[in-house]
Amino acid sequence: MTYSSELIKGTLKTIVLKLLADNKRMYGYEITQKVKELTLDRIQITEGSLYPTLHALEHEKLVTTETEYIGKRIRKYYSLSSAGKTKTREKVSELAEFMDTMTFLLGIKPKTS
Amino acid sequence: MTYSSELIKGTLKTIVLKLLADNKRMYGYEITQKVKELTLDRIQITEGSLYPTLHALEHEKLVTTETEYIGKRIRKYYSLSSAGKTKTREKVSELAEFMDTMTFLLGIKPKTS
DNA sequence: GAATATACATAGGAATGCGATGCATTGTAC
DNA sequence: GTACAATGCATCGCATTCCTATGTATATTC
Repeated sequence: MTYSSELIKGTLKTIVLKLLADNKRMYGYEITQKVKELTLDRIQITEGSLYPTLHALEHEKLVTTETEYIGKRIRKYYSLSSAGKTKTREKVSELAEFMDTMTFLLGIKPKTS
Repeated sequence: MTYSSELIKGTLKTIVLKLLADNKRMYGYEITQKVKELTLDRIQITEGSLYPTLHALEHEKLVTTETEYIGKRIRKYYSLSSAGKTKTREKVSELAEFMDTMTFLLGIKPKTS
């Protein structure tokens, strides 16, 4: 089972930032696998959405990159910048609050209890 | 404070369906106000996004409509169809599971505790 | 009688993730 | 030893989805 992709919208950047916060540095393919693993295949981040996101984060100077060669194969590592760490905290707490509101709205766990 | 609109993406239809499930029948403007009220202004559903959504639900036969006149002003009520009720349960539980997964992923409340 | 709230609706655009595709290297199975 | 799967980078065009802006009209309040 995989979540319908519309739900991922708006959360992808936050997911990537959070993973980088927890793992110091990661490369693209590693991120896709880590998300699959952590969510037991429920969330699949495709490369077509991940790489544009990583490039956007780089452009916003929220991550820095270093390129390494593993044998002849290139590997591009992404790490949070100082601004990226701050942004991560903001995004994570915003998402947490949003989910709290949604939980209440959907009556999954009423606030008034 | 209002949530950045990207977060709403993918959840709007579910919110509308759930409100209709809880209130039997509602009209557009009423829905926007109810969401504002329930979320303490944190989620603002604009008419530009709501009406296309309602029309889409109607087209999918998940809701039925009845038009009434309040004085000379028209009012269009929306109610869940039988298929709509089923769909609502599906969408709500899918969103609940998704949020559970996200909560774990963001380390807000680890599953393993 | 002016402003605000109620109530419907659409058109155009921005954002964002997805599917498809492409290239190259490395490991594995037969 | 060679075919296939996995690893690893990346881009393009599409589809979806929501928002802003706009438009129309009535009801209410001051």
